[in-house]
Amino acid sequence: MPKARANAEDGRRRRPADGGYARGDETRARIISAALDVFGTHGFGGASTRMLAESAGVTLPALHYYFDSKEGVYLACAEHIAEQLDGRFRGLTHDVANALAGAPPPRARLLDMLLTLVDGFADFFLGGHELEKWVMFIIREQAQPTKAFDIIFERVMQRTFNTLATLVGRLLERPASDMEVRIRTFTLIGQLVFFRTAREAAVRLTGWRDFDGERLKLVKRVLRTQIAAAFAPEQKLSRRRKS
Amino acid sequence: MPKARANAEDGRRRRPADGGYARGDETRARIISAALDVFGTHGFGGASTRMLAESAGVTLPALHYYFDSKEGVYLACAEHIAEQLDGRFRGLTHDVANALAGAPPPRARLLDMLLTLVDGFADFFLGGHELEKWVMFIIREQAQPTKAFDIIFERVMQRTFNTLATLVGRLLERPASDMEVRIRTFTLIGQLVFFRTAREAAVRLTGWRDFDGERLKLVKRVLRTQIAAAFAPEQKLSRRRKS
DNA sequence: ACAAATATCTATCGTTTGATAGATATTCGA
DNA sequence: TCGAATATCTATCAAACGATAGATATTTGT
Repeated sequence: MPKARANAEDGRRRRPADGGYARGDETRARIISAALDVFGTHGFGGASTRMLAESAGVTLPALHYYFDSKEGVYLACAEHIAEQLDGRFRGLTHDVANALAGAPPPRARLLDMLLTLVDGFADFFLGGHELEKWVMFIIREQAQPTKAFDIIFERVMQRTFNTLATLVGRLLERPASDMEVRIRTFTLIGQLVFFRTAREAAVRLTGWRDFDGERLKLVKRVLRTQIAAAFAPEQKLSRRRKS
Repeated sequence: MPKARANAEDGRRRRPADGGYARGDETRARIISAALDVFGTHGFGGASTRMLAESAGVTLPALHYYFDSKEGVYLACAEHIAEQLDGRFRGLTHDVANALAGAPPPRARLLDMLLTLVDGFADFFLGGHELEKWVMFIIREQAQPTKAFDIIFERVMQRTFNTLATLVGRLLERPASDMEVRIRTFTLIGQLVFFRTAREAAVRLTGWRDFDGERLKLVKRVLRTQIAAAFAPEQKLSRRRKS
């Protein structure tokens, strides 16, 4: 009479933590993928376990077999998002982080790096379709943060923001901890992310349902123009000319 | 044997559409106020009718007496938000709309109007506390818009955005329908609203739990600087200097 | 003051929810 | 190829859900 390794302390049978079959991994991944979509669209409370199961093409108990509870599925989604974003953002910021660690780059090079970075973020945020539901997943967490937010914040947001803030800080000749630097960094991201957080408003106000090549180019050009202007060294505030 | 006017066609007793007692109005208002908070925090699916009732200090059937259903409460919240935002935004944009309808103002005056407008929006978005839950209510609608979004969009967003876009258009010497104008207007709003849509992220990245006097001033100064720079007439793109 | 109109209450309905038990099917190393 | 390990299924539970019926309390014009 074999003692199932999969038995938890309380005796409930769950997927073993160490490995398992390849088929199980596939099912697990399918559940997360479907759950990201359902949670993103309906929120935690609005999504039922039966919705999640049907959307993933599995039966109800499969969710508990792999994730123990509805909340477990939710947190696994957060882990997935954190993992994916971490990978992509590291790819984008890698060169910048290296350049900032070495000898101080000239100002023009700093601005160039910032513009390139924003360009990359624009491609990622506006170009891809998979991201849509991730953004809503994260945005919903802002009203009442759970463990899911901690996961994503600590693994992705903090480091990515600090890299950006350091770059902005160099352009303003201030430390990344400076409050003006951090506020400016924040508004910079806001310009971009708003197209996703206020998706439906954006769709109705522009008439664009998605960002194809030319449209994405226009958005990027606008961002480039505005950021270049905001960080132009000659820039002086309140220089006004009557009439 | 009096025939209750409050009887609906199906015989269910509901609050009469035409008037009622003052006490009822008060209760109705209290329910909406509480519901805005609960829906904003937990979303439509995450909020239960019992949560709504307890939070408003009424019993469960009161919700159906006043609003017929959970969805009815939700839509009444949307009406309330639309009404409030409409009032405030009209106040802010009134002078601008008038000035744009008359003789073309000089460029410096246009920029001044834009900066004043953004200043007003900043006060409203970051200053007041009541707005927090409204923003989340609206943001949640972006994932899967319901009638609630139609109400708020048609009554507030469309007109407010068009006023802003017209102003931005004048500064760029283009019509409000121009796509670059609309994109720039959108990023402009995004800078500001992001502090609310990504509230928890903002809190953790700045350490600020709210925006008191000095903090609000800093945000406003940053916005003013960036917007003034973005619309400076001498602004030229991609003027780069090697090293 | 009293009756019609309005408002609020207690108690309960049928359904959906998250979760579990226990049987059955599949996988894969020995 | 056999059998332990892993995966999936059907059937069901108790609790919470949105909603309603019907009794009771409050308000207001006369």
